Amino acid sequence: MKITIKEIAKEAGVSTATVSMIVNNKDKRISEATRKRVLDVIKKYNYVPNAVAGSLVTQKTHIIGLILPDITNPFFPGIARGAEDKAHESGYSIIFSNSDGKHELEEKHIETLTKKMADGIIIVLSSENEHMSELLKKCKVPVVLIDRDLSSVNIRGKVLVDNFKGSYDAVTYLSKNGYKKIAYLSGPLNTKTASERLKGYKQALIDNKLIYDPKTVKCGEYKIEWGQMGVDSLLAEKADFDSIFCGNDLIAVGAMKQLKNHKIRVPEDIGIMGYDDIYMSSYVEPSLTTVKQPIYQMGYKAMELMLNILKSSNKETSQEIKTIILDTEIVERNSIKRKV
Amino acid sequence: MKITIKEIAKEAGVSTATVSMIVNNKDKRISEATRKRVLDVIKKYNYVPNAVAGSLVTQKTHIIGLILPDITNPFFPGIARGAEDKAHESGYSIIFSNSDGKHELEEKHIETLTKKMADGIIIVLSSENEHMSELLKKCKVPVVLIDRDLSSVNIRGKVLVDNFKGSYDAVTYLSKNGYKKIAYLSGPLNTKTASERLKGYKQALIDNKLIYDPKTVKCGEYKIEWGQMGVDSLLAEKADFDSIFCGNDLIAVGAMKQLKNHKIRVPEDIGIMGYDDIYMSSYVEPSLTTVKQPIYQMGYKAMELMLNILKSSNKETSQEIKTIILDTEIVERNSIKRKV
DNA sequence: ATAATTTAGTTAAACGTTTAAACAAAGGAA
DNA sequence: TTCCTTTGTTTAAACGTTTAACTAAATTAT
Repeated sequence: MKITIKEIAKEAGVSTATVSMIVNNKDKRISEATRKRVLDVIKKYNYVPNAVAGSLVTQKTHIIGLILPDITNPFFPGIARGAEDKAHESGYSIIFSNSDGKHELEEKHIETLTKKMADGIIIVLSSENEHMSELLKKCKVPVVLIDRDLSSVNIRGKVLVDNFKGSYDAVTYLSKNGYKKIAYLSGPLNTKTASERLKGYKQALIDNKLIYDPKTVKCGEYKIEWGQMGVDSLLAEKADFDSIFCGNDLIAVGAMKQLKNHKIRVPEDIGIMGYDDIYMSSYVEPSLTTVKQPIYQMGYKAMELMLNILKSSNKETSQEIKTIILDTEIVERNSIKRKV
Repeated sequence: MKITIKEIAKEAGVSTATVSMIVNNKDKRISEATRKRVLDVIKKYNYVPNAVAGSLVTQKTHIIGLILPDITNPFFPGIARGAEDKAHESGYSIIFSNSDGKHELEEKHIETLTKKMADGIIIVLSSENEHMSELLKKCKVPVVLIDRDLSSVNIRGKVLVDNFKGSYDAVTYLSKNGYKKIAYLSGPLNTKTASERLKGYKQALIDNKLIYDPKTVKCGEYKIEWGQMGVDSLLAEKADFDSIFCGNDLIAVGAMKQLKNHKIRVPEDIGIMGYDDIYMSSYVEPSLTTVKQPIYQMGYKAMELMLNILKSSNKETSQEIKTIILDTEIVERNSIKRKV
């Protein structure tokens, strides 16, 4: 039989209130003697308080929902780890789920989290649209967004990366290294990340006095397969380019693989630049020059933000949206070679 | 203000019991008329039942704890995904946490899960030892183990892979391809996976009439860095080998990288074989020939097992340990080349 | 000596469900 | 008509905590 606070109280000859206060360190007014006595009984019976009963009265579960598109995509484990580390530091747990970028799944997960009374939800949105903003309106708890932007009620915090700048820097870097004809394999343009990166790409072309050739920019998905297809379509259309800037590292890996299939050498014939700096980017051949995103930090900061919001929302203060913008950084490896 | 079952009941002019039965589809005896009336009110107020209140009475949370060493290690996301997919199918949620292979963390997470009344715990143990078995004794809910074996009370299920056979097959495959001097870079031998793989390696050497040279087998960690160090130490000791079988893909990737640093070609000079078939193994150069573990399946099956145990434990039946052994499979890529 | 304050607790309601047991009304059998 | 079933619904206890409000005893102040 499971042992409850009542048994402990009876055995120690005190009320349940006393036990509760001792367990929760709200025992300013409890004498050392009874404190010790109760603690001994607790140890003796190996009593572990039932958090769900507690949650029912405090209306707090110390659970944060984390919704990601797909933990299997190398970009996300770092975020999950960052979030979990911070959560754990503060005595919170994470319920995590994969949305596959589908609205129905996002909706289902949000509903589940609401039922289970999660204290807050951190979500990496799949894309921005009406549906989503509609959906988030329904959900009663604070929401923090990571990576993909969106404005809606209930969103209390955001952790973003300056995608325009990251992309702008990358293209400038390519230009500085002597590349003149920079193709661009974009991610899906219905995501803000991709559209911002495209803007950065275009602006950098202008500022570096390079020409913008629409034939060399293609939009697809954030996947290896798209990198391969993108190269094929660039080649098929006989587009003129000396380098490819890729919407993310996965695309870059796919592009390099396909270039190799076509016996085109990287970086000798074509330079390749990625975005993200996922784990494998150091280990592909050639190793990938890329725009590093602070992936771990994104998760960590998002959780930190969430916990701060939760703390201050007791005082029912500011309803403003707290936004954290993190910086990118170019990491130089071997898929780019300075041209004379 | 949050809307509860009481408000719904009052508004619909019925008792809470009636609402509860309708919400949970236990409404065999409810007339269509009231059923519809209640459902309408529920929709009108957008009522979502509070699962933690429910959990308190049913003693079921529909939450399963998932403890992994590190979600950031490319081996684990697949497991997490498999487990989450199955859980979601059946209306369960996952609380996940990283142990970093440390007992104290495993212990803390188990305690948290106990407090939060998780219905069961799925865990990928870091290593086998007394501590662990001691720890699992304490925990009140069913435990399912993935990948790393251990015997203890409370363990109600296991999903394992035949490491001996996988390793045996790999070495045999190398032998069939003409390799005679197969070095082995092992993972940590305090894990059952590594010790089983070592046994398989040795047995395969015997059965293929190859010599076992202790100088060519080294034990380290399941990490890229160890692959690099391992190669260095092999080289430093002037060990005689024509191929390296690696304890996992990470080690193999590190080994290839270091071989390249030493201007030794793979597969021309040295053949490399890995274990796991993680995501990146197809994309390193050369792509890695490896022993594929059914990673996704391991997570999926473990959750399936867990849910079955939970179902049948109502009937308080069999206390036997259900064990599922999954099979490995060699996937041929380019880090091995048939020698004439 | 009496009143005021502090200390060390206790009491009991509340959190939002589920569910076994009870019950009233209606229909059918005798 | 009386009794038995069936149908549809209600009653009320239970789940295991937390916490505001209260109290009794001890101490301090006047």
